[in-house]
Amino acid sequence: MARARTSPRKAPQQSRSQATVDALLEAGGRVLGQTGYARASVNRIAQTAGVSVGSLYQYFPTKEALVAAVAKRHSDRMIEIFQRDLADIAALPLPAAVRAVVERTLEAYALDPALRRVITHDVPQLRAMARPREFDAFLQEALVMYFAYHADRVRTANMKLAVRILRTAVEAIASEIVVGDEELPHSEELVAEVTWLVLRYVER
Amino acid sequence: MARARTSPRKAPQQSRSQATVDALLEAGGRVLGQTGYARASVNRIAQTAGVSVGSLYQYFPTKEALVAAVAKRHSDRMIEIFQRDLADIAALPLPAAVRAVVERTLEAYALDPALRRVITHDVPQLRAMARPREFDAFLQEALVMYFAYHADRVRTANMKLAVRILRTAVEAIASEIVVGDEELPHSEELVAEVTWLVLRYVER
Amino acid sequence: MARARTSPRKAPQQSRSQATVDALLEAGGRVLGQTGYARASVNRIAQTAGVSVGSLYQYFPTKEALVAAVAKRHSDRMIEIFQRDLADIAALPLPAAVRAVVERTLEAYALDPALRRVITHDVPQLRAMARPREFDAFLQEALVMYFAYHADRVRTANMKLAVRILRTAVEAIASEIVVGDEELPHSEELVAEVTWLVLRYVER
Amino acid sequence: MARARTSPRKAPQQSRSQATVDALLEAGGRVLGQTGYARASVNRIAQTAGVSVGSLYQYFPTKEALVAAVAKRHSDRMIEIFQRDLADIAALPLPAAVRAVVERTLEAYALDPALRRVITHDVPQLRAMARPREFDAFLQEALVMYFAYHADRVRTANMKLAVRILRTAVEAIASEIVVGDEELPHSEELVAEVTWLVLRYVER
DNA sequence: AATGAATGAGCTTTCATTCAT
DNA sequence: TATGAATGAAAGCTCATTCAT
Repeated sequence: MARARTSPRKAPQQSRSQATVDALLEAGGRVLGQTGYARASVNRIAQTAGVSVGSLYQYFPTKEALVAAVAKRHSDRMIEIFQRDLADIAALPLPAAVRAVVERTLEAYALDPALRRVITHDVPQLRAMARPREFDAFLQEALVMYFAYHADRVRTANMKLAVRILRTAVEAIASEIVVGDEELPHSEELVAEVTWLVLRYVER
Repeated sequence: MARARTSPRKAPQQSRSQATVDALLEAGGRVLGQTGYARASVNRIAQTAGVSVGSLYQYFPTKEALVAAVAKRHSDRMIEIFQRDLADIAALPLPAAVRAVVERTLEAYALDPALRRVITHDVPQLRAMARPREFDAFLQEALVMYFAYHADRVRTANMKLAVRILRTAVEAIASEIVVGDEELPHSEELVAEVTWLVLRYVER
Repeated sequence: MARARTSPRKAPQQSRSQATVDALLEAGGRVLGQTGYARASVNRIAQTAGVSVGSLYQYFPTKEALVAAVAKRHSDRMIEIFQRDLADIAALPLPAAVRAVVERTLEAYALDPALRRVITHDVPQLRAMARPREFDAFLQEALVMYFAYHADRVRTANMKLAVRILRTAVEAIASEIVVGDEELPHSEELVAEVTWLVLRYVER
Repeated sequence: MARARTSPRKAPQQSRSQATVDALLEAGGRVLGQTGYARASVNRIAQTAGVSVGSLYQYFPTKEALVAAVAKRHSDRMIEIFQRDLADIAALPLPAAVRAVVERTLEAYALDPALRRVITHDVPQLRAMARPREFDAFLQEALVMYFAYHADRVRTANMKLAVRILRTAVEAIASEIVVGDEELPHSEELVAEVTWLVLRYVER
């Protein structure tokens, strides 16, 4: 009865519903990314989705719930990009592995960086919702494990803080630079520099 | 008529006016930091300043102008903290200098991080206003010059990108960690790690 | 097109339809009584009835029509309770007869008083629909006739006004007190007092 | 801080404000009485008052608070009518006193009976608000005291229930009949009948 | 016949801004 | 100059009703 107001209202049962939900998530992501949270009114989102407000509220009990769903979807996609062929990386030597991780990270953050920024910064109290931070948490875990495995070549003192610093740094670089620059993110130059930053930081 | 709508409406010339403006900026900073942009209504700010809305609009043509002034004031204070005794640093050897810069940067970002976050992330459209970025620009300049001076020990290829990466990284670390943690920002540990990050990155 | 919008849309002819209509009336009564008119949405009623909104509109052209049907059903049941063995009463001496009528009246009003209250007070415009007043009209008639029959012991001047006053009084007592109190309505005390009120009022 | 949301927001300080508040209460009473609670939208009330919605919310934090204020105002006026020269009545003999009380009661209920009905019946959960019942409570007290004083001629067993029954009866008669009929309420006929009802009921 | 997805007018409430005093 | 009452567009959200399936 006292359902959490940030979880979706009901699961769509017909294919028409699914299309509506998809359109809403798509439109939600676009409008949020383009206008920011404050100006992303539910009416505007519904209109962009080619759907009425009523339909929006049929599936999401509040604006916040819709935003949460948009955030989750985006986070899932980032994780998906990051994880593609991830197993192969573990076998690589450290420098190559770090480079590969940096590439994937940049690529993941390059997926709709405007939306990413809005989700992480612009949304007021995405309450009780670890959702959008999911990718961050995932990355933190993965990195700590990986570095622990390479403990022979990597400084292990204060690993948690070190990874937090690294992750914060790379995330900021990825999103800031990705937002400001068109070509840079995919440039060999940027990858090389960030790889260098990470490698030199973690090496004993 | 074509007055820029984000510049103060008029320069206060009497001391009473100055006091009013100060109270408004002070209140603006406090309310913004505590409640975020969306809930920081212009009435609330005026009330906190002990002044009527009418008076507020005597000095600031729009809410945005007031927020811009608050942002500028905060940026100025960060620069002031950062610059204190800055000349002395130039003479230090690289590691000590980097460490000193890191310390100051963390200190500067620790000045009202809540307000900082609101200004940089929460305020719509202010982003394009350059104002709050003033400190960042200042830092970029200073670092490029400093590293250029130490060209013998520092990788100079692609210096602009390198400094941008570094600055982005340190700024993110400073603000993210400063916001999330009470003790960490002032800890020897954090300073040491960030200094290490920077030094290893820039060294040839 | 010029169909009366408060009459049922069609008479259900199959038993399945009848079951659906019954479920809707039942659910309508329950939801109305529990939540009041404003919060008794048509979707909620349909859901409670285990039926789709579409089906509801198959049998009732508007929400108002459904509510009217619910009201009629409730009124019918009140009349049914009141009339049970009514013929036997006519033969009783005045005091016993009045007492019996009072008992039945209280009993009739005790049938779902929450719903009764909503129907008589909470429903906008339904007031003019006469339907829920049916029981009142019935009672008025019955009392006038009964008292006329006992004209020897009863004041007959202005009988219509007197009965109207009496009926209003007893109805109000029944519904107000029934709603507010759990035990009182069925208490000997209340019956005795109301009987006394009526008897003393009508006696010459 | 956690001000009750049903109390007025602020006291008007200028005469202009007072006029606005008065207009709102006046319009609120009129619109409520004419259309019932559900259709009495704040916009409609504001419009009827010749004022903007914003102004309404300057003085009343919610629709409920406005309605509460309207209810209180109406209750106060009823009490005022009822109490006028009330002291003189205490000295009268029982029949004259009862008659006077009946007259005043009918008169009080005749003051805007439509509004009275909406307030007592139509407003959903006038929460935590004994306000509109104030007149009822006042009347109950007054009657118990008066009858206790005349204990020699009045049945005193179960006085509280008796007065509750009486009050309910007279209130219902007053409001029901007042609503339905134009002349009746002020007629000698009605006063005589109701006085008779009360007197015969309470006399030993 | 029955379903339930879709609609959109209408609701209460907020807040940047203006202007008579 | 300073005040604060007044404005009204726009926000999030609900719900009676329709109609394609």
